[in-house]
Amino acid sequence: MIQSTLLITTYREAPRDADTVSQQLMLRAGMIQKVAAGIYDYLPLALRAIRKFERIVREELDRDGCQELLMPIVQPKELWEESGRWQFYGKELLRLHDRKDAEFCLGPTHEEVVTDVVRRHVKSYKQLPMNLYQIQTKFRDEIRPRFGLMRGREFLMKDGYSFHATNEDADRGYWQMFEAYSRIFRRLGVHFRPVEADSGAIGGSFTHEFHVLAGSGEDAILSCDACEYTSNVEKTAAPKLPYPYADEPVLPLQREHFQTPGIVATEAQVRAFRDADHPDGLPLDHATKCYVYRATRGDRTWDAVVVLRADHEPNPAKIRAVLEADGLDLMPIEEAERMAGARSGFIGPIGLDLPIYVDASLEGAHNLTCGGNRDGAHHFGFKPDRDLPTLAGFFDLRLAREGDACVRCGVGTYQAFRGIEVGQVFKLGTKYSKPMACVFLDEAGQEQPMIMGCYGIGITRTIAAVLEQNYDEDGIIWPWAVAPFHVHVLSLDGGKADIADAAAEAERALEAAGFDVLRDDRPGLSPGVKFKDADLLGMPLRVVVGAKGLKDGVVELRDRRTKYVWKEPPSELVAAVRAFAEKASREDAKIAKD
RNA sequence: CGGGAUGUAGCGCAGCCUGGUAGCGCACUUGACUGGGGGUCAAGGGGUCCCGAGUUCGAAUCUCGGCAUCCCGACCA
Repeated sequence: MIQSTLLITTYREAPRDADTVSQQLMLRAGMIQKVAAGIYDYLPLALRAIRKFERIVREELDRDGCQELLMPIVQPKELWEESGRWQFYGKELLRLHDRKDAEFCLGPTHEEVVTDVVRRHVKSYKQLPMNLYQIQTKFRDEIRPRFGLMRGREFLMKDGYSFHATNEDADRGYWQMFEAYSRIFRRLGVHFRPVEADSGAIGGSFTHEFHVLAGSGEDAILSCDACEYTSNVEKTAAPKLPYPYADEPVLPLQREHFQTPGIVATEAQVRAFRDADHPDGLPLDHATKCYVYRATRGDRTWDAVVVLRADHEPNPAKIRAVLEADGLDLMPIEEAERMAGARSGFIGPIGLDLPIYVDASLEGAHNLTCGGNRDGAHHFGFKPDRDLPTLAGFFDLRLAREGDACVRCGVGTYQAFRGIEVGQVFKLGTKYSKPMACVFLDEAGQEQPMIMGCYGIGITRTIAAVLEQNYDEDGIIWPWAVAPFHVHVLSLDGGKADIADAAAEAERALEAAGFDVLRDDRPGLSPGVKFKDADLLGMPLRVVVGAKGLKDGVVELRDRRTKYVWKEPPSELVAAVRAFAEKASREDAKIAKD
């Protein structure tokens, strides 16, 4: 393909509001163009990479017997009312009206529609299992779209859904997709990890996220340095820590022992917790903090108190699970202050007539401090198992952190990573099949709801994530598998027909051999411009056809990643590119293993 | 939701304080030279200065009100 007529515009500078590497590179390389906040044009170069990734996805899914279909972007309100999500989805669901004033939404995901497809067509256990997928535009009206394609409002997603007759078969289907996803991301040539994730309010189900590792990632991941345990920090089990001051004699509860009027921040408070025995105040892990939550489940709403060591952070996902709640928020601050009779900063568990959940690392601890429920006052000598009549128990309620001992193997410690979530496999159970009556007749002629799983890959986000991992100061470095073109042939002809012809011949021969070739035939440009553009566009292999080389009967090849340069006679070019392609694919596969 | 910025040619920016015919670099067009890391020269094309109201003889510039974009924060219970 010749570059002179392709829609590729390169820029020296990225637009000012491009805030991540992938976004800057894609804008500079003329791959994308912003149309509105979080909404982009995918120009030809980007689309070629997207199509290549889609092909990998299709190949690996079709291999497992998944069937592709295409469902609508615009979906009727009625289906969403059946699942209950019309009410619960919130503002991310973009709703609209047609000319007859009927209500619709733009699909942020397709569980409702696919469940409707299957319930109409599948009636018998003999037709199960069934795995359906599509690659479709999704729309989610994000509060704050950012980072280019990484968090757009409109984006391309592969979403797949499986339907099973039994729970065991649903598990089998889940792990089959887990393996398929691992194959897909291995073929991409990126560092990635499958990560155990929080499954939200759906009890008994499980889920993995696939993350591309990148410092710019929005998600925190903890991974054990000794075993395989890798999980989203929302989910990571935190070890029960021993109380560091266990050998102190156990004191009785001393009410309002410490006075810190006007000091609200926890760190400042503990420094001011001074008495005869503690002239410099107390360490942070000697103190507790206390949160008042409001939980909901169905129509029920109730309040609960959570107590943590002061140097720990609460983990809302764990708290929600322990409370068996669907929804969880902090109690509005004014209400909490009114109930406790103290300003925030001085609220404590003692005297609150609510169930109190205490973090496991405080089990057996004593001589703690806690808020005195009077402005400026903290109790001392707090011992949770002695002083809390409404104690609900000790649970893992905190965020695990780097350096904590691994709960799974007990040998290693957690290391922290940041990741970009590019895929998720999720066992749904009967969350949609039950309310939407997606049922089949089993061997005994009994009507049963199907067991479902859902499986997503953010196609456009993955392309952005690939770039977050593959660039240098000169521009993009495409992995072979998704490079828009494999080879970039630069014709340094300066208007000379013999050189231009040699470049065209190189392109023809490589394309005949099955490679995707971009030939920079643009006239009147100095070599430097073509070199800079080639580096920016980042095709894995560059072939320079110029007077210098042809004089010696060679063309020049250059590996974009390593910058290694070597020469071949034109007759050997195809063989050399074949060898390079094999090596590049091998190295990409190796990267994914690390 | 709170705070801070920014909006001028396709992109990056200056001009605004101190009101008086809208500028620079890149990109684009034409020509000449050049020809292995964004080359040189010359001549060009391209603007609702985010929108609206106001002040003024006159507004990109001053005032008020919107909108959009980006950043930061959302702690403390």
